[in-house]
Amino acid sequence: MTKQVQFTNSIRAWMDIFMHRSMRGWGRFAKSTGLSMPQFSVLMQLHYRGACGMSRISEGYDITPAAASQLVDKLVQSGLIQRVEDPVDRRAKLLSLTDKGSGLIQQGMEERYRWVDELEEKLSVEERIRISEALDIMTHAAQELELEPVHHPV
Amino acid sequence: MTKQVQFTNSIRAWMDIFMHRSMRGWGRFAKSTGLSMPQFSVLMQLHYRGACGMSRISEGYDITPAAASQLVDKLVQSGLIQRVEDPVDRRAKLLSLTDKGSGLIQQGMEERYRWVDELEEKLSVEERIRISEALDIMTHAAQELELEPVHHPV
DNA sequence: ATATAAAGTTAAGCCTGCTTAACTAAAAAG
DNA sequence: CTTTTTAGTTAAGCAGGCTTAACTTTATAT
Repeated sequence: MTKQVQFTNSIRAWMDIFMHRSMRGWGRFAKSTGLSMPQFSVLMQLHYRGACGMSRISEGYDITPAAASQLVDKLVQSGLIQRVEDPVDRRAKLLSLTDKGSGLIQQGMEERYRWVDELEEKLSVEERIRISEALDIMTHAAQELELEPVHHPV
Repeated sequence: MTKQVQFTNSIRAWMDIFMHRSMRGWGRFAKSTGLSMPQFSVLMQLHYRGACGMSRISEGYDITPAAASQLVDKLVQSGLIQRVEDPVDRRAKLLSLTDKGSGLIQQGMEERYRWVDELEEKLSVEERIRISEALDIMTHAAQELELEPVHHPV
């Protein structure tokens, strides 16, 4: 097995396990909060990409502005999102997480982290160090990739 | 910074980036196939956990048997799932992916892999080897964890 | 053999998300 | 200054997911 193939295999095996775990985890968490997946996803987007206008929500999830408006409206009424007028462009709105919304996402994160904490317990000190270093490299590379122009919009 | 904390930081940073990417990716992919998230999730469960009965679907997503039945029904009609009588217990049904359903999930996987392929290009050969080894350790640990009795059902 | 439990299905009804269409208000273009 | 474009909202209507309730069929218990 070439090194090339080995890398590919290793990362795909890890992705498979990890994606499945985290998807299920988030799904269950969203359900436990009483939010629908679309609602929850909007909170996630605001958490990761920061405050934005309605248009970015509708683009982000490929839904009409009308749908985005209605979706956001419920989250505003639930006190999870703030919707204020953009002082620069008064047509636009600025959407951001409230403390409550932010806390909710954070709580979801903690539950997701719990799994890898258990995982960590299965590892020796040396293994932890090696993994830590490896992941830092990947994270760094991923951040670089994030900044580049997107060739394959996924 | 202690090694303990360093590991935790490294893995959380990686999780953050990776979870967000893959969640968005799967969401968009599901949408592109015309399937709803619940429908898509059922396919995912069958892919990862293998064939099962209706009851496991309803337990897995914490929905009523009625809901599961209706959900599965649409997937059967779309030709993505096979629903046959369980020969051992004729009350039960055996659900499994058809080739079409299996191929659809596979296609989604490929798209998810594409991102890490780009990531790989940013790495040196030595980095790839180190990462490959580290991920193998994690995958192995995760598989062990999977087999143990679940303490924190997530 | 009869009673009970378990696995699924079907139907009615509710809620949500989404779309289209018609609209308001503000910014940009001419 | 008028026209057009952009950002977002509101309302009507459809489709999907979910629940409860009533039901069928098969397995298990007594």
